Amino acid sequence: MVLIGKADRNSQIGKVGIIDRLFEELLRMYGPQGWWPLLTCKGCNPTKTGSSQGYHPGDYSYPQTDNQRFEICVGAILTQNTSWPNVEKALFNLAREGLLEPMIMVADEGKISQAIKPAGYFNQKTRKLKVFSSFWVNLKGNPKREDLLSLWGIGPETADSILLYAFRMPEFVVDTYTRRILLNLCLIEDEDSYDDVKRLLISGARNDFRTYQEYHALFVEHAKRYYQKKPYGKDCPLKKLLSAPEI
DNA sequence: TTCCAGGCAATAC
DNA sequence: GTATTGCATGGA
Repeated sequence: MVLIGKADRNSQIGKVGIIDRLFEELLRMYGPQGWWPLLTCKGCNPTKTGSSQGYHPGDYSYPQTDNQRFEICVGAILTQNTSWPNVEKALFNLAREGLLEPMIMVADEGKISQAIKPAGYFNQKTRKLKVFSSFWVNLKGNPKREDLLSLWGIGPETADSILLYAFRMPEFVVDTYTRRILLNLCLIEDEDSYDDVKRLLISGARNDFRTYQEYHALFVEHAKRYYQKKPYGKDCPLKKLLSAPEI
């Protein structure tokens, strides 16, 4: 029996153990999530909430084509401060117009804005997509994180999403939901930086892209259930895990 | 109606 | 340097 109390939360070693336990519990609760969602993905689970054609739980073979890789990058940019269903509408529109390709992104502008309108911030995001696609067409092999970060419109979360899901590199993605959960569980402080939180999460997970993908997706799934409305974390079952002994 | 969404860059202080 | 503001649509 492991009792995780407040004292443990104040030490780094205690936190690592807690993170590890959180992951275990989330996986038990929701099972493998199989991110990232793709428009074209054979055998995807079509019933998954918020997904056009569903996720691919337990299948870590995606992306399988350059087009899918590019689609993930576009999705990562479009989903900045935007709900996924809105992003899906935009992705559908882009695909329908034949715009979900790097070369065409470089050329056309008005059509891109029109297509991505549902995802919001369409003027900014059009520019971001053009900047990124220029980068993409000159890209050889996997991108470097610092190169992505140097692009206008790509911050730490978007860079890590691209590296983790499009290129299957072990970079943990820290998003609003993840922060919200960890903050609520008193495992981080409000002023902790992106990298602080990332380090903590990495310390509690196997250094493997599949693990990072799964855990990030699990945080989002959990947050959608318990951390979307205030008060955040109401009825969150993970709290029991941290304050009480295991049964 | 108000709040929030899988952020980021620009501007204000 | 840190804090605040602009970007924008759509669903709950």
